[in-house]
Amino acid sequence: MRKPIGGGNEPHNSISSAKGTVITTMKMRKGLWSPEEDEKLMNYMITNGQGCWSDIARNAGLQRCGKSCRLRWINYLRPDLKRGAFSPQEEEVIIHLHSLLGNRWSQIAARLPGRTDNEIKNFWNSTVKKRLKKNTISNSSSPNTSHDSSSSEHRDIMGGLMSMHDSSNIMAMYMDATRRSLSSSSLQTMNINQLIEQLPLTNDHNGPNMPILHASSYGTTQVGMDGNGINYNGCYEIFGGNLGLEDEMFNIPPLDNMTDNTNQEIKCENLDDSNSIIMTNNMNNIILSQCYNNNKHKVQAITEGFENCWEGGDELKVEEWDLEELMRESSMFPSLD
DNA sequence: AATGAGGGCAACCGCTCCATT
DNA sequence: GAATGGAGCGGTTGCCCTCAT
Repeated sequence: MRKPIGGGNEPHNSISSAKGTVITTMKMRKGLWSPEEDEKLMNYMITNGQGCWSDIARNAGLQRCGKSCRLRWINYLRPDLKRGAFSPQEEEVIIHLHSLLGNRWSQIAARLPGRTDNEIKNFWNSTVKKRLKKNTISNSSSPNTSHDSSSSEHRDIMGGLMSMHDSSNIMAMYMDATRRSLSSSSLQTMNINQLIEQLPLTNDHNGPNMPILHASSYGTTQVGMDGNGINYNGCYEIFGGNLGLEDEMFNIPPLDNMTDNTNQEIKCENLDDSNSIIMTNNMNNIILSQCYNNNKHKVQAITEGFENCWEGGDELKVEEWDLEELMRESSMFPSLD
């Protein structure tokens, strides 16, 4: 464990508010979080749930800024975080999503259960880029003619990783989806929102490996395009597993080499309220209760020794995608044919 | 056993976006 | 419409650990 930076007796800061009143505040601590700080924040979140982060920092008795608290919660204290190394499948997902989304780490993280954007970013910058470097060196005899450095980067990485793992699973699915989507004439009207919705989406704030149950997607489980396009039709096939919504029984996709909360079975029950769902994860005893209310849903996670309640529910926002860029991005994948 | 280099990771910084006043 | 504050995101930094020498 790293030593937390800073001592307990911090000097005070005085700041002037907009109205001219002087507010005396404790100087904000920086650096590593101590176990005591973690406990304070955790206890506060358990008791009060998520709210205004600056209020949380203040009310929890932490000499931290709201941003710091938010970061600590999201990247470390959140109960649904998955720890441990990335599985090969996760690597492949990251690489492919990065090829589609670029450095939009939060959007990539939204599709990897229990992973944070920071984690993925670090993973990319350390592990994947390292491989790229290796490949670039080994391929130096055959200069890349591409003028798009990111494209060559992706090709290199993909080549390096695909040789390491069996690439026939998700990559095939993704590439196939991409290719087929692109071949469809309806692509002309397709934006990135639609394309990305074809990819398995998870929610950072759900439990470990929880399938996404956005209000919008739960009611209509059809994903993708009609006719020539992709249509998962209520069954997401992720990592070789499946996610059947129709019978409300979710088989969480197995991930090789994953940590212990894989291969779980989650049971969903409809409550009297048609918009409410209880999800039971039989591995971690996590129950998720989602109550949708005007596009706002409340997620309650109860696990061993932990109970948390917070509000979320904003749809994942994905910006519009430049079609040409998308075409360019997708064309750099090796054909499976 | 000592030490230096490199890697991994946690956290901060600066910026943008959005909602509210 | 401008100002303000909060939230979120991506880039970057710096500390600690591991491993090779």
